[in-house]
Amino acid sequence: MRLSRAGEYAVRCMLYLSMAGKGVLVSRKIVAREMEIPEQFLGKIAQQLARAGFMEIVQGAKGGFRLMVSPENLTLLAVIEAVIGEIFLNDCVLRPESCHRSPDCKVHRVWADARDCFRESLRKATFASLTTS
Amino acid sequence: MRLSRAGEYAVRCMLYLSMAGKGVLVSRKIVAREMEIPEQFLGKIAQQLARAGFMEIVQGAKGGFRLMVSPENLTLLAVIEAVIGEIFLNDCVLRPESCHRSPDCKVHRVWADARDCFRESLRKATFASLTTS
DNA sequence: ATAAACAAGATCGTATTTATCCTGTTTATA
DNA sequence: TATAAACAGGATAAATACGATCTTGTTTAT
Repeated sequence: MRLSRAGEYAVRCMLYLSMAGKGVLVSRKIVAREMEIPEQFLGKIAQQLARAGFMEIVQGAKGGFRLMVSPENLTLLAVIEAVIGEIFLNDCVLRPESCHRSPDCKVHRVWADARDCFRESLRKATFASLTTS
Repeated sequence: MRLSRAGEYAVRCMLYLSMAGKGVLVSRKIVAREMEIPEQFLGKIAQQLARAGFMEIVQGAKGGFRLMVSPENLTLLAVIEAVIGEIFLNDCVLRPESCHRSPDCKVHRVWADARDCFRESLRKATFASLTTS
């Protein structure tokens, strides 16, 4: 069980934009080359990141990506979940009503706690903290 | 990102055996029916659980499964990882040498911490605690 | 007007997951 | 000891997800 490639790429992309700085326009080609991300695939991922409001995509010649939030306010959790969906669920946690085995299944609770703990760790990590040496 | 069906089934199977009690023989057919697990698929999963030492598989007529450990000593983490492998890795954590982006990538650390936190939660949950009302 | 650059849907190959089939082996018991 | 119940384990297949690319179209600087 592991993070998908798309999640990795999303993090790399936002790391690059964070290092460039908020509001700074960087071409997709540059991000793709520097971060070793297939450019077309990056296009797809960027669309999700833009929809989430983390970056803006500028079309046309001299277009590219632009970070729309402060790296201080951007978390690893937000970026990853924007791309791969809410993290680490099982059917029970996702749709408790789908678990008809028990009205209040103890496994649900453990699983939810573990997930919350995981997400909290990722929520604490801002891109500002990830990019400062 | 979610727990695989196989992981769910493994947990259900061990829950059933835990409720039956350590050393008590239960037929595969019964476990499959009661826990709503495809029987042949359960066979595969059981082999992994047996290899991990959590249960014994008894062949022949009147065969079945038998819990080999005390529910107090059996954790959700152990059961799940026996079936789906170590939880929640990305390439970096799995093979740090594969991340040539940075000699000591900060993302690694966050990710590893989050994973440890998650696994710790599952490690604290024993099947004894899951099956007592 | 042109070319650079991104958008977005379609497609494609591969890997993984889930599940089943089939043949064989084990074992209780009649 | 013959038989049937029950599990083993390899092969296979269907479904899904994933990673990546292709193609056509639109936007925009110059």
